Amino acid sequence: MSKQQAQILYNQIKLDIQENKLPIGQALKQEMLSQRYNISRIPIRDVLQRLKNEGWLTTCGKRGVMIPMLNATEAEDLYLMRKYLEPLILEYAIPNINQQVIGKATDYLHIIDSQEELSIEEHGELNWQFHSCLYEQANRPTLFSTIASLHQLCGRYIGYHNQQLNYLKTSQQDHYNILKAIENKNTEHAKNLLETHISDAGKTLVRFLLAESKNEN
Amino acid sequence: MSKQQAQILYNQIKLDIQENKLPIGQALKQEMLSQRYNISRIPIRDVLQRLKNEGWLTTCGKRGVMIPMLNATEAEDLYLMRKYLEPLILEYAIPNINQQVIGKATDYLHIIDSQEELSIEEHGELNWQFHSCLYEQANRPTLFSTIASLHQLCGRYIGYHNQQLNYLKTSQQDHYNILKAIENKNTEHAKNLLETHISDAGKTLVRFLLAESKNEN
DNA sequence: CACGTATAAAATGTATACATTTTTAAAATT
DNA sequence: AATTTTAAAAATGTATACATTTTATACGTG
Repeated sequence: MSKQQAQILYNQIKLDIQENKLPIGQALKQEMLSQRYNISRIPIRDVLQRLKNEGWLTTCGKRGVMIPMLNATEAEDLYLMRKYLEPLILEYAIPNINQQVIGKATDYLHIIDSQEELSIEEHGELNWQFHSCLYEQANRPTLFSTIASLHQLCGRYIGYHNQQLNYLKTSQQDHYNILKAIENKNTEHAKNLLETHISDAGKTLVRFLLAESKNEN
Repeated sequence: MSKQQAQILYNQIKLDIQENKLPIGQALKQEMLSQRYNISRIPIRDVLQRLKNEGWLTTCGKRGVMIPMLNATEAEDLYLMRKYLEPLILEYAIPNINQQVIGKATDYLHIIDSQEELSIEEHGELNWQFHSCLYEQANRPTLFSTIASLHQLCGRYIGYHNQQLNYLKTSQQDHYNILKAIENKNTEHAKNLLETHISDAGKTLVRFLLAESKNEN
C-alpha cells in the first residue's frame, strides 16, 4: 500500500488547498510540507508536481510552487471550456445510455435530494458522479479525462463560497430535466439544457469573484 | 543548472516517444531508463509522472507506465477539442492583435515557406509558434494552457506519418487566409477558417490511423 | 493436470545523505 | 547613500540505500 501513501497525501494536500489551510500566493517549502505531513520530501515533490500539472499550483519564481489566488478569468475559462465540451461528450453518450444508466443517475440525484447535511465537497462529488456516469457512456477516454480535469479544477472555486452551494441546490431541477431529455433521446434538447446549466453556474461564480475582488479594493 | 538536467531528460524522452525509440505497449522499467539515460531513478520518476499527466504515457497495470499505442479515437478527440476551443480563444485575441503581432505571425509563415529542409518536428514547432503568438494575445492563461497541452499531444500523431507533413505543407494557404481575416478584423470569418483548418487536419489524420489499423488486421 | 499457495526475485516507493543552485544578507567600492 | 560583489544560508535537485509491494516461479494439494 505504499502507493496509497502518496495517494492519501495527494488528496490531503488538495483538500487543504481547497479549504484554504495552506498559505496562498507564497512559495510552498518542501521542508515545511514534509514536516507538516510527516513524510519525506520525495513523495512531497511528487505530489507538488502532480498538482502543478493539474493546475492546483503554479510556479512561483524560478523555483518552487505556490497556490494561485482565485481568479475570475480562470473560473470563466474553466466554465467556458466545460460549456463547449460537455454537451459534445453528452452527444456521443446518449445513444449508449440505457435504462440502467438512467437509473444510476437518478439514484445520485435522489441521494443529493435526501441528504440535508451534505458538505460542499460531498455535494460537489455527487454532482460529478451524476455527470460522469452519463459522460462515460460516450467511450471517449481522452475527451472524458479533459472534462474530468476541468471539473476537478472547478472544485477549488466551488469550495470557496457558500453561495455556490446554494446554486448547486437550486440547479437540481436542471439535472432532472436533462435526464428526462436523455431518456426521450431528445439529443439537441439535452445538449441545450446542459449548456445553459453550465453557463449559468459559470456566470454565478464569476459574478461572485468579481464582486469580491471589488470589495477588497 | 540542475533543474535543466531534468528538463533535458524530459525533452529527450518525449522525443524518443515521438520517434518510436522506446517500446510501445509494454511497461517502462525505471531501472532500464535510468541506465539508458545515465541518471538516477529519481529524475526518471519525475519525468515519467509528468509525461503521464500530460498524456504521453498511461498506466500499465497496477504499477508502472507505458507508451499508449496511437489511437484514432484519441486523435479524433484531440482535434475535436481543438476545433471548439481554438476559434474561441481566437475570438478573444482578435481585438488585441495589432500590426506587430500580424508581422510576427507573418514571419513564422515565411520561415516555413523558405526552409525546404524542415524536419517534421521543426515544422510542427513553427506551426505552433504561429498559432500561439496569435492566441496569447487573448490574455486567457487557463484556456491557453489547455490548448497548448492539446497541441503537444497532437505532436505525437503528427510525428508519426509523413503524410501529415504533406498536409502541413498544403495547409499553409489556410494560415495566410486566417491572418488576412484577422487583419481585416473579420472575426467570424477568421473563426470559421480556423475551425475548418483544424477539422480538416483532424479528418486527414483519423483517416490515416483507421486505414493503418485496417492494414494490421 | 489444473489450481491455489507459498516463496523468491524484481520493481517500485520512500528515507537519508549529499551536491548544486538560489536566495539572503553583509561588505566593499564608487 | 546606492549599487555591485561576495560569502553564507537556505532550498531544491540528485544519488544511494533501504522498505514495501508486485510479479514470477516453484511447490504442494485436490
